[in-house]
Amino acid sequence: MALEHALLVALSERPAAGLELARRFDRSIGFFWSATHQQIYKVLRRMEDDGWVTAQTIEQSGRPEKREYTVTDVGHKVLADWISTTTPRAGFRSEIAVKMRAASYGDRDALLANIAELIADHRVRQGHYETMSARDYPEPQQLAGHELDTYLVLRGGILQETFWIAWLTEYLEAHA
Amino acid sequence: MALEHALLVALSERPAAGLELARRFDRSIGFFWSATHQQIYKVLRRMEDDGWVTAQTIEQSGRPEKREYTVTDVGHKVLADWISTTTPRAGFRSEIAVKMRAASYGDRDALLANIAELIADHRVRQGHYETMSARDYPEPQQLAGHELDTYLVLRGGILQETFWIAWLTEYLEAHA
DNA sequence: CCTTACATGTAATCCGTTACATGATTAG
DNA sequence: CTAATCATGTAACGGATTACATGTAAGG
Repeated sequence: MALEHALLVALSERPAAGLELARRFDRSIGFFWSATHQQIYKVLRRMEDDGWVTAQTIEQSGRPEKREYTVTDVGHKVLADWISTTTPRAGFRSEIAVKMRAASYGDRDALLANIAELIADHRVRQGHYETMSARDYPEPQQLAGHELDTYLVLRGGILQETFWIAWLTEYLEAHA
Repeated sequence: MALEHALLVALSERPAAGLELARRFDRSIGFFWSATHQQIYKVLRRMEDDGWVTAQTIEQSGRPEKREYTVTDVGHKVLADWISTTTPRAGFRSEIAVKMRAASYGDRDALLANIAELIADHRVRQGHYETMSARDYPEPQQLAGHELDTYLVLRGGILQETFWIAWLTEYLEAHA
């Protein structure tokens, strides 16, 4: 029950149509709350029915029409209320953790190869985040308000990748 | 599509009935793959239908009967095959990250209070893991095989909590 | 007497993924 | 000529949560 709210955040930052939101999700918020376009369309319709957003149909030359969504006063209130409700600690789910524990019941070398790949993946992703951070927030100390928030969320991505690299590396080295 | 496999791991370690599995999940594997008893019962039935496990009804004096499940040869093969398939990088989903980004559209102080609570939560949980680690694995260097695996998964829990504490604290301090 | 623990389940609902569909335009 | 891009969607399915149901026995 939070894709709605993630969409309200994205649309508060800037009104957009479904596909554009899907693309934006792939680049920023989606790092922490992924969603496919199908799901986004479905949820946007429901949000419109509930009066959280309004849609404006925009004609485009040589392209299909798009429906651009804007957050209503109701939507802004829903978002503000949601921010004030307490979020409980998130449950952590990891398939690779289950496999780590299961390694003695299967091919450990295959698992170690899988883990080595994952480490490489996480390094790439961490590099990606760091590039974004250096490019978009060269002077973090100067930031405030919404910009400071987006920066700190990106920092979370970097720290999260650091965690993965550390843990997976520890597993690899213990079995080296 | 992995609760089945988590159950195969748990049942490979030791045969058990549904409720006992639910309890075990709350204490060990469940830290990384949570499940309610309802769901566990449903999945166990399906696994039995598929021949991955067999059930033995056990009468108990003064208590309801229980169905104890054991992994079959087929089940062991399914588990081994699954371990050899590659697991992709897990998508990270965080409601609090969405709220961090949304803070300027609502009551930031309420969010900061929420985050302070979360930090306390994560500290408690980290302490819990560390106690388990010190108690069950006093000499990690000596470990091998399945025990080493369970230790390293627990280490993952500790590192994960470290990540949360670091990130949330960074957010708090940036807004202090 | 009331509550908790034991033990297994059904039903409703929700959230999300995957596959498929349409139809026009632009790039190679 | 083919593939990709823009833009919006439907349909089917599966995983998971929440609420509810049953019945016995021990503990306070």
